Amino acid sequence: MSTSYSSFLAPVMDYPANPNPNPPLPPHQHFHQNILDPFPAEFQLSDYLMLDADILMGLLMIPPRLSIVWSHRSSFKCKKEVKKDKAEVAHRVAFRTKSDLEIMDDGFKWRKYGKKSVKNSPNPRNYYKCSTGGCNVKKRVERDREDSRYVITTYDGVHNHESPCVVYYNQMPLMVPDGWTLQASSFPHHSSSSS
DNA sequence: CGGGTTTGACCAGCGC
DNA sequence: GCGCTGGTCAAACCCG
Repeated sequence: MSTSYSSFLAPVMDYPANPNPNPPLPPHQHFHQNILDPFPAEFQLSDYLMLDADILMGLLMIPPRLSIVWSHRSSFKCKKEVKKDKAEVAHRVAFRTKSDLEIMDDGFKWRKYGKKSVKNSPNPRNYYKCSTGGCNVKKRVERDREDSRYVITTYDGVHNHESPCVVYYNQMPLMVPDGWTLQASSFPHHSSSSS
């Protein structure tokens, strides 16, 4: 299995601040926004969704809809990766959050199943699985090796259920650009060099 | 007692 | 083939 990825989505831009910045907000008042603008050609795999929030209460649900919910001010970049070489396409979203907290409540319930020290990083990487039965979503959490003030969270997979504590906005318009598909070959640059 | 965490062992992929 | 590395397993442990 190759470790290369094709990445897309990733509009590198700033989004408006949460109009209701004082936490905690009840779920129905969370500010939310789709981040489905065309990605720039210069987007790099190393880019992360960067969320300048002290505490992230985010919900990532992809595809077909990527909805980000948070209860603090925001300014972020994001990326989405699609693994090309698996029988079933894995959906991966990684983002970097400036936070003192290792564990941030994203609305889902997670069970830790592993911890591993990573090469060239003083910080361990923690592995979590979604606790909901039948849901195979995983996430990895580690502190940024270059700036330990940031936590890098990587989600693998798509939840097959709704968040137990965050309202899911089914009425949100679906605005999927051509690049936002599961077809890795549709991404014209930064394609995998493997396989 | 049930569910979550810890942690060493194990396994697979990759490069040399 | 071998060693390194990242990811997962599972038994032991912890805690409410």
